[in-house]
Amino acid sequence: MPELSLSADTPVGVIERIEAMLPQLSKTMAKIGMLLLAEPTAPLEMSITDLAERAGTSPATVTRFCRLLGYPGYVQFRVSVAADAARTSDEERRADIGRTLRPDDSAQDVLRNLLNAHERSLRATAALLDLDMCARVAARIAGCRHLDIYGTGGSAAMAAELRNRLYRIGVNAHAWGDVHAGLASASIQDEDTVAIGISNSGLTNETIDMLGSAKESGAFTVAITNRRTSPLGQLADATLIAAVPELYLHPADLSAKHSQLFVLDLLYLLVAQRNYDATLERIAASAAAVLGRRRPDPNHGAQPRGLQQVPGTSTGPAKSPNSTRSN
Amino acid sequence: MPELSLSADTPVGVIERIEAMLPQLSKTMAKIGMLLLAEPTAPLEMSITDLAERAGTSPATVTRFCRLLGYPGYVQFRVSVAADAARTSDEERRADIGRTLRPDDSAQDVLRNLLNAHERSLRATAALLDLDMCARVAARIAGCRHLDIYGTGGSAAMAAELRNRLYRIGVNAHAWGDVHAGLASASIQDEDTVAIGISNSGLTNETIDMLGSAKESGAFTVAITNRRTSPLGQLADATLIAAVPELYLHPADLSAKHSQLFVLDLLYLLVAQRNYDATLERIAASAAAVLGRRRPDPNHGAQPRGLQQVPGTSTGPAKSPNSTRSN
DNA sequence: GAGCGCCTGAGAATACCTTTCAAGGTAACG
DNA sequence: CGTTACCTTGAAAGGTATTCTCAGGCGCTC
Repeated sequence: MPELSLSADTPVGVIERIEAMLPQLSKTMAKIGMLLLAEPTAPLEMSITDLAERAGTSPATVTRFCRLLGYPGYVQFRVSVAADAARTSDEERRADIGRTLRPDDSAQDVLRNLLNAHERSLRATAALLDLDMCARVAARIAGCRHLDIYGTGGSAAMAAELRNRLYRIGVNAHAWGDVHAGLASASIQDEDTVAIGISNSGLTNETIDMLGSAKESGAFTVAITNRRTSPLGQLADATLIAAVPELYLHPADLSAKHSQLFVLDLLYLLVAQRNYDATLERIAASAAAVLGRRRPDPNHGAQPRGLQQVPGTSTGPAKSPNSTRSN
Repeated sequence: MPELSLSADTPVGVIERIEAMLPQLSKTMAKIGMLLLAEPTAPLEMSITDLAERAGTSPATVTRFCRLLGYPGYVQFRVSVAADAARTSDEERRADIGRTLRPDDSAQDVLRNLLNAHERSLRATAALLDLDMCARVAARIAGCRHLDIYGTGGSAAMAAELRNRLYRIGVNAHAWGDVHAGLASASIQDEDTVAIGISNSGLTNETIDMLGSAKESGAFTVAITNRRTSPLGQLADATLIAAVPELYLHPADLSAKHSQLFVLDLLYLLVAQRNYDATLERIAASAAAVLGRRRPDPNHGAQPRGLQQVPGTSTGPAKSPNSTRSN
């Protein structure tokens, strides 16, 4: 069984970890988490006792909380918080996270919140990913004779996307969005198969069934889901978490797609890396094949992708080559 | 806010302070200072007792040392050291952005670069988006009688995704990934139709044809592409740019998907916003419909098993201050 | 050489953090 | 519907870390 809480040294901050874990936390733990999200620097000024009191809980629980996040104890947690605070000191961090769409938001508001939410969910996903596990999964994919990918509904597109990518670099992959076809495939797999089930909630019956069937056939099973504790996650031999800090965007799970895609990206790269040269060749070949279906590029060596002409984005920044203001 | 004897909280780092004070220090104090100059991160891993021993002195003196530097005590000193370390190591880290995948990259490297690349491309997309145009497109979508969405290859999934979302909130949308079916649909549209063509390169013949046909039929045409100057972008009445600023990751245009998705997100939200209450109802309804296909959630308010046990730190209950392996 | 003052370390005192343990609650099971 | 098993939590014990106190040491001055 893989390690269950966070690995200690991911390239992202404490806040992201908390966000990533929040959905999985118990009520009391969540209280601590919320407090820290509201006041990320609290641990720097307060002792564990103060913090516990502030969160309406006990020091013992705070210690456990730190452990969950992957730190040996409160002291190390505090150090990490300090490091984080230094990095992001005066950022817009506390802008208005966790807001839902409101009818009177301006387009700019919507855009800003959306960007914020996505960035955070990507970071959370990165924070929560078990890299060792990813590497192991990639190794198995690279070495397997066949790869089955299951996903229905919205996740069907994800499954297909992963299939497309991996197939292009030489993995014998199939994606199944239909239960019947998927079950048929799952039932004829063996130990040389890797099976991946994609479901955001991890509760989708169809996907669970397909992955379960593949497991019965002896395949090495991988779940890509939002929650390790979901049925799908429990079922699989390896679970990769695409974290969606649920509270962000009310209307729909927009971030879920991004997080899932992110995990797929990583998986793809890790597999590609294992056979680097061959991969480059294959990609070049398949790109060439698609070229025939394309118009010739009108401005070939010219300036890159129309970056220069900035549209009438109200505040015409002109001037600045990258108007990526950090607001 | 503890204002203390010496330089209270100057913007300079701990190291600088020590260097500045070194000449004025007594022999024992200097020993501590030297040690810290040699190993600036020592306080993060060691207790005050360890540090004192290491410097050949006593804890009491280390406390005095911290006071001399302007901190209330060792704990605050440690926090400051952590912040310092984060700042400096962060600068080193920024070095290799925009890198391509290399065969000898560790999984962590890959993850970090991937995260970096995606964040940048999302920001770039957000910065380059013409918000007025988005709002106008959203208005037309909200008011149209029919919406056709075209995309082939990898963009077919995007088209379907957008269709799914908008359909759920009451837009009469169709997605076409097949040229023939798509052309058939495009040819029977009229002025009350909005047509969206999705193609990253903007060079895909099929998509250009479909969108062109829709335009001939009188539809309001929208292009979602990487480049305004591409044939698809030139053709459309409105062009929304999903920016992929650089070729971060050689093997494939991973970022493109994220950027496109981001534009779709925004479009969706803007449309949803135009009919806020009805949208919420519809979403609730369609979510409920899917619920029937799901397992009941295994752990509703409770805490998943196994989370409590601490990971690889293994049996070592506390004690070991650095299970935080640095690599 | 005696007195004075500053610096230092040992140990006491305190604050802090972690662990243990038992109670309370919830889900699974008969 | 009761029972069991398990999970989570807080209280309190236990141990560690940090700070405080105080006496001794060293150098300086007179």
